[in-house]
Amino acid sequence: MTRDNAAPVEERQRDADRSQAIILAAARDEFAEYGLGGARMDRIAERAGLNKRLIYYYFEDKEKLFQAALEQAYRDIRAEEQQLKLLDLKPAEALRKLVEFTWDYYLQHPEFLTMLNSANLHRARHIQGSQQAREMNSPLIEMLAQLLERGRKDGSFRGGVDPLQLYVSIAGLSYFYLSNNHTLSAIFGRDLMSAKSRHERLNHMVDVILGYVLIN
Amino acid sequence: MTRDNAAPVEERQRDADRSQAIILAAARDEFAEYGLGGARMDRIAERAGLNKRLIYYYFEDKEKLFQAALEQAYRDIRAEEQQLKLLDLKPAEALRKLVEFTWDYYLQHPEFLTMLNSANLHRARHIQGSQQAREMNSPLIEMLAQLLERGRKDGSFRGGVDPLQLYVSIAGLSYFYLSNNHTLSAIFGRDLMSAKSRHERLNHMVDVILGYVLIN
Amino acid sequence: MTRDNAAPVEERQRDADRSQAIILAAARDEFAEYGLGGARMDRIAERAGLNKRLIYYYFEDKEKLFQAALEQAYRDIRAEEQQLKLLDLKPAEALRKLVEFTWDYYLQHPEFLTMLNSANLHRARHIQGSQQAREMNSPLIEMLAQLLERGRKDGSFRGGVDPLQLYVSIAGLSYFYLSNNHTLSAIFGRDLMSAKSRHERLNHMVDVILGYVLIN
Amino acid sequence: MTRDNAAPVEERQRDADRSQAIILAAARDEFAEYGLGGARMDRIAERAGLNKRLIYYYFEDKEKLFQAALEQAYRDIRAEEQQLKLLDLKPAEALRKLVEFTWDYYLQHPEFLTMLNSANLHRARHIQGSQQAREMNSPLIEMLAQLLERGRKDGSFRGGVDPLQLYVSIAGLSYFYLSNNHTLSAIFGRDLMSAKSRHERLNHMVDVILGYVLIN
DNA sequence: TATGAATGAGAATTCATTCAT
DNA sequence: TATGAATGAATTCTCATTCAT
Repeated sequence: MTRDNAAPVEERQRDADRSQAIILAAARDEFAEYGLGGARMDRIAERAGLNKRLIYYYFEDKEKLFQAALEQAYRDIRAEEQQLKLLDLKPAEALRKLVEFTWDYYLQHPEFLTMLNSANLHRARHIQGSQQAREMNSPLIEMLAQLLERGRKDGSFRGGVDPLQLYVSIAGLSYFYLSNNHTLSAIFGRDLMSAKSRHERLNHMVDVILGYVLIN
Repeated sequence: MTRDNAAPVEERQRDADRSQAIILAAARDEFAEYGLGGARMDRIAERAGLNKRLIYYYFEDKEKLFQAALEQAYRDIRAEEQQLKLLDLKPAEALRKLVEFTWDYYLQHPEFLTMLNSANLHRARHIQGSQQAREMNSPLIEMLAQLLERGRKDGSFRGGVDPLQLYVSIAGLSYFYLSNNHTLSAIFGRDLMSAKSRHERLNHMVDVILGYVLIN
Repeated sequence: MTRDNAAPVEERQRDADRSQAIILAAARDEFAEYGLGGARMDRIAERAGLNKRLIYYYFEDKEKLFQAALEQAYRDIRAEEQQLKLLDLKPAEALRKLVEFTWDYYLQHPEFLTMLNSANLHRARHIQGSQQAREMNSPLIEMLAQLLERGRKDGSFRGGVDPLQLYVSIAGLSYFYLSNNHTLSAIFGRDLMSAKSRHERLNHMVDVILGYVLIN
Repeated sequence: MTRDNAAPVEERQRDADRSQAIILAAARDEFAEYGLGGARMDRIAERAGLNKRLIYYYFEDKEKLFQAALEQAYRDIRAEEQQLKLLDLKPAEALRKLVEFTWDYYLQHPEFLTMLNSANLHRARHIQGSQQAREMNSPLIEMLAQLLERGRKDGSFRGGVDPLQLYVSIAGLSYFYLSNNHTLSAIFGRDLMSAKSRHERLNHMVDVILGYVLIN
C-alpha cells in the first residue's frame, strides 16, 4: 500500500522464478514416481502447492513440462560430474571413483533413471526438441579419454578402449541393477537394495571395470 | 446361425486358444511401443483384429493382460536360454556366447526391454502377483555358476565371481545401450544403432566381461 | 435370454442409427442456439439424453459433429427444395412461390441460418471438408434458369438475369431480416417478428423480386 | 520511477484515451475474425500490445468490451452514412449510390458483418443494453423516405414503398453474399470474391433495387 | 496508468470398462 | 465364443477474470 514496500519488479520476478522452480521440482518427483504417461498434472500442482493453471502458464503443456524437467535433470547431473576432478587422481583410482559416483548418483536420484526411461519410451523426442539437452554431451567423455590415455601411458591400462563405450558400460552396470531392482529382487528372491547387497554390487562393478581396463 | 454348423468342442477350444494367443501378441506389441501406461486397449483390440470385449473376457483387465504378456515374455526368453547349452563349450567361449545371446535377444525383442521398464515403474507389482514369473528364476544363474567354477578350476577364470552379479552385469551392458539408444544417440550425436556401432558395442562388451573374468 | 428374442444385429443397428440421429438433432438445436463456438458438448449430450462419450464414439469430435449436422441441414433443405415443382407453375407464380418457400423455410428452420453463420465464421472449413456438402449445389439454380428462360420467352420476364445471382438475392432478402431480426427490432424499435411485420416483409420481398424480373 | 517524470494530467488522459482506442481496434479485429464466442481476451491484449489487465480496467469484461466495439462499429457506419448527401442527387441516382455505398462499406468492413452476426446470435442483448446503440437508428431511413417520396412525386418511382423494408433489402442483398461468401463459393464452385464476380454482383443488386422501384 | 502472477470454473476429450445380445 | 453400443470417471487443457504491486 505505501510507496516504500513497493520494490515490485525484482521481487515479483523472484516469485515467478521461484514458482517455476517449485513446479519443476514437483514435476520431477511426479515423473520419477509415475513416468511421463502416468504423471498427473493435478498431482504436480498439488505437490507444488500451486494452481494447476500456473503450470500451463509457465510450461505450456505436459510434454513441454517433461522436457523442462528432463533438461533440469541433465543440468543437475552434469553439474555434479563437473566437480569430479578425476584427473587429480591416479588412473585406476579415478576409474573407481567414477564407478562409485555413478552408482551413488543414480541411487540418490532415482528420478534420473525413470525420466531417462520415459524419454526413451518416447524415442528421445524431448531431447531432439531441446538444443540444450543435445548439447549436454557429458564432459566426462573427454575426461575419461584423458584418463585412459594416461593409464595406457603409465602401463597400467590396456590400450584401444573407447571412452564412450566405457562410459556407457559404467552407467549400464549401475542402471540396470537399480532401474530393475524390483523385478530382479522378486525373481531372485533377494532384496537387492539391502545395504549388504548394495555394497556387493558396488564392489563387483569396480572389479568388472578395473578388471577389464587394468593390465594383469 | 443354424444349430448344425456349431463347431465341435475341441474346435472351439482351438479358436479360443488362438484368440488368446493373438491378443497376447497384440498386447506385447502395444506394450512394447507405448509402455503399460501408454498402451490403449482399443489399439490392442485393433492390432488383434478382435473385439475389445473379448480381451476382457479372457484377461479380465489391463493389468492382468500386462501381467500375462509379461509372463509370456519371460517364458519366451527362458525358453531360448534353455537352448544355450553353454556347458558344451569351453568356459571363455561359453561366456562370450552368453554375452552375444543377451545382446541379440534384446535387439530382436525390444518389447522385453520396454516391458521390463514398465514392470519396474510399477515396482514389479505384476511379478509379485505372478507365481509363475517369480519361479522364472533363470536357469542361467545355475549354468553360469557351473561355468565359473569350471573356469576357475582350469585356471582360466578368476575366483570369487558371484554368478548373479555377473548375470546382471552382462544384461546391464546390453540393456542400457539398447534401452536408451535414442537418448544416447541424440546426446552423443552418433547413430548407435548402425551396423558398425552395434558391432563395436558387442566387441566391447565381450572384452569387458572376459577382461574381468579371465586371468591374464 | 431366450433364443427367440435375439434378432440382435438389425435391431442393434437400428439403435445405433437412432442414437446417431438423436445426437444429430440435439447438435442441430444446440448449434442453432449458440453457434459452433458457444455450443457445449455436455448440453448436446443432455439434449440427446445420451452419454457424452457416445457423441465422440460416433462423431469423433465437436468439429466433425458440426460438419455432420451441417450436412444434415443441407440435405434437409435440398430435400424440400426438390418437392417444389416450380416448373408446373407459370413463371411469375413460380418465382413468388420460391420467395415464399425460402422465407417459410428460414422461419421454420432458424438452425439453418445460425449454422450457415457459424460455417462462414470458420471460412466454410466444414464444407471444404465435406464432399457431400460441396455436391449439395442446389438443384434450384437449374430450375431457376429454366424458369427465367421460360418467362423471357413468353415475354413476361426481362432477359439477362443470372439465376445464381437471383437465387442469392432471394435468399438474402429473407436471410438478413431473419438472421438479424433482434438487432433490427431493437434499433428500429419495432417487433419485426410480429405476424403483421412478417406478412409485410413477405409482400415486400415478392414485390422486389417480381418488380425486378417482370417487364412493365 | 522518480516522481519528477510523472506526466501531467492532460498527457496521461491522452494516453488513456489512446489506450482505449487501441484496445477497441484490437477487439474489433479479434471479434471480426472469431466472433464474440471465439474471441480471446489474451489475443486482444496481444493485438493491442497492452496488458490484458488494462482491458478489464477500461472495459470491465468481455461482454462490455464487445458492446463497446459494437457501438463503435455503429458509430463508424453512421458517420459515413451521414456523408452520403443522397438528397443532392436525382432519386434513381441516389438509390444506386446507396446500394453501392452499402456494398462497399460491407466489403471494407467485414468486422461489421461478423459483429452483427454475433450480436444476433446473442439476441441483440448488447444492443438492448446500450442506449447509444438503440438510438443509432439510421438517419438513412428518414433520408430514404424523402427520396422515395421525391421519386414518387416526379413519377419515376412506384408508390407504397416502405423505406425500412427497402433499407433492409438493400442491406440484405449485399450482406448475404458477403457474409456467406465462403460457403457460397464452395458450393457453387466459383470464387465469388474475384473482381469480376464482385462487379457482377453490384450490377445485379442495382438492377434489382432500381427494377423494383422504378416505374417502367 | 500499467503490469505480470495467479486462479477457479469449466470444456473438450480420453480411457478402461460394462451392457445386452 | 464373439460383438457393437454405451458409460462414468478421469485428464488435459482453456478461458475469463482477479490479485498485488
